[in-house]
Amino acid sequence: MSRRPRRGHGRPTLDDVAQAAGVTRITVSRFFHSPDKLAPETAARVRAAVDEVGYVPNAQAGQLASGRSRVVAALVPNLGYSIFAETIQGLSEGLMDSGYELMLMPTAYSLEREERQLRALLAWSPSGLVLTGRRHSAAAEQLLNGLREQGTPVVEIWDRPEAQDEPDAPARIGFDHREIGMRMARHLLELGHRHLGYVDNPVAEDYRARERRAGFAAAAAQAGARLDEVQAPPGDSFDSGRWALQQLLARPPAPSAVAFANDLLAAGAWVDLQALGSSPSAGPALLGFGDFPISRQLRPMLSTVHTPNAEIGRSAARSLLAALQSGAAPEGQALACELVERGSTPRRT
Amino acid sequence: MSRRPRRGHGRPTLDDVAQAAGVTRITVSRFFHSPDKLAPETAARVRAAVDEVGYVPNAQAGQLASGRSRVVAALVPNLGYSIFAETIQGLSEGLMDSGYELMLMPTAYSLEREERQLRALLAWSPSGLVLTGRRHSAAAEQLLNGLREQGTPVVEIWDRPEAQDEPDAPARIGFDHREIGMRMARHLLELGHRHLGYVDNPVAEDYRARERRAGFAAAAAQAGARLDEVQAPPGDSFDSGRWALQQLLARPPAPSAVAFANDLLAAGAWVDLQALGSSPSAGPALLGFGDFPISRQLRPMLSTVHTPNAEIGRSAARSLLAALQSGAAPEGQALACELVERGSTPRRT
DNA sequence: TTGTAAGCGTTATCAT
DNA sequence: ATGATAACGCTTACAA
Repeated sequence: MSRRPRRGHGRPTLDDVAQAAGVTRITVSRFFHSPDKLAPETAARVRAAVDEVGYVPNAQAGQLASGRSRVVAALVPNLGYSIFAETIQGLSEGLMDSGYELMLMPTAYSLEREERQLRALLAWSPSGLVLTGRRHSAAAEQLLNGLREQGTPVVEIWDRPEAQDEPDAPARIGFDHREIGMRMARHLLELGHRHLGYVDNPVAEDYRARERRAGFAAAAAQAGARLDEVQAPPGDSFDSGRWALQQLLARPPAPSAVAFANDLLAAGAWVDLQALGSSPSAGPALLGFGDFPISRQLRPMLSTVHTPNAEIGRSAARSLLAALQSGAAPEGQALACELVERGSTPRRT
Repeated sequence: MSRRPRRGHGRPTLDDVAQAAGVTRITVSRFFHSPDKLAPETAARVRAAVDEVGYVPNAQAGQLASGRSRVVAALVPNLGYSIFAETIQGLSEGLMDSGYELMLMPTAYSLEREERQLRALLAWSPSGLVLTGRRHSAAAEQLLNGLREQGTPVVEIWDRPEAQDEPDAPARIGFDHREIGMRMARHLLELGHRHLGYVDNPVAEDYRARERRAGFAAAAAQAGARLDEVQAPPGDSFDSGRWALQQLLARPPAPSAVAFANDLLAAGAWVDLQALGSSPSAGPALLGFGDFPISRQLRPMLSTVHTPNAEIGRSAARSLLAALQSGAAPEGQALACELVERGSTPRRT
């Protein structure tokens, strides 16, 4: 009985179920989307028929007909970086069982790459969008505006919430990197340091790292403190951090406290210092950023800034789902970072 | 001019482009999928029309018509775990610009959760599938067999390649965890240890960790060595590792070398040992698994097994894309792990 | 090289 | 509470 037509998956369709249940297509469709509109007895017959024929919905057909894609797309620089990995884990947990699926695209910190991914994404008509950071290429901005105008919720993560002076900004979930940079500097200043160092990360496109550095420098200048800055070279982060600290210490007078763009850089430097026999109270104080797991394992432990990695993702999921349900624009959220005082920044006496 | 019909996105369609170019739909479609079938002059007109109307393809419509989804789905236990994060990063790099998009679903090490995700996935008719590990629920196995029978390439990662005695197994990319466990034990035995310890991880569902442990135990037994085993408690890995090592050392005679299910557990224990003033040559030797970045930063550095995290993802992408192109079944691949001898397993004299 | 006709499997709209 | 009909935007098969 070659019932198979020449095209199609060969999978059972709504019509197959309908036939088995003695109803029509649309009733079966309602069984899935608004079951309460069916007579209980009809629902039971449909349920049985679904199991009998082994029906599996066709997402593409449903999406084409409804115009809703049930895809949430997330663009992040690099999934291998623990902070983003944890954010994505949080995001996917938040999306789980919501009926939305997560489509993931890495951008490698490149605005151009992000724009290309975004273009590819448009074909999917994503229901919602998660981007990293508030800066995009001009063309990408246009695409995003287009999406938002037609009602697609867009959330930017890992950046500061929208300010008064940017009323049309998308919802943002994260924190102000410049401010965190200032807090880092002020913390070291409060500990009595008057000559600071800053080790920036090597990724030129990571403007958020640059903002932390700028905030750090601004707070140092404000306090009249001296500041030496180094850009860490590309390559293994630990080695880069080590190298950068050596640079700072090589030309006296050396800073008495050094902050780093991330914990990996700081950890490399810290391990090196310890190995060279530097005592925490005599050598330079070190302050990291990100609170990577390693930082609690070094001895003394590394002082750092704790960032809400997973919470950013969960919050983005919540915001998106709420917007999707209400039809309103998604809401941003300021998430707090915590300066974690540990052994690498001892209080000077 | 209310040209808008009552349904639809309002986005330009192939017909809009066709009208602007003075051709028909199908010619525009061909412009995208087999441009060489167009007369150069026609192609130019179509190109101009595409830009003019700002055409963006509708992925759902194309997929419905063609029956091909251009979605590759990946199911992994947890994206926040660095090994899987790196694998997914590798996978998405490998898929980039291939025309396939990555859909990601976490399973939380639960076969039941995996099965549910798989069911949800079926609605999408994924072009290809990446699963973690070779064990699935019985129902999931059925679903997978169904997919494979209808030609969907399925690749299992992080597990040993298919053996002779499992001719129908899907392609696998990874390594044999039992064998690695044996190698770990043998390495310690070769260093002269006759009393070994093993600290297993607390995730009951992580059968691969269990296989490493079993391999370790088998090799120890084979050599007639004594073996003490502990299951680390849930919670912070470092603390768990610490606690587990203390258990092993608490009841003399204590093992002279201890292997761990992962580097985090080992690192916690190692840091503790160092802090207590144990000298590497006197205290127990420690061997981790996974070669996490932290392991190179501890002093002395932690000996461990290096796993090809990102390469597993890249290889999976290659295998899938090749299968998708050729129509043949995807190929598995054995990837090597390397036992990295470092300071935490000194050679006994 | 280009076009015509016929779906793909679902949901929206309007009836009953 | 259920159904008939018409999209949704694209690709396949077959013609010309």
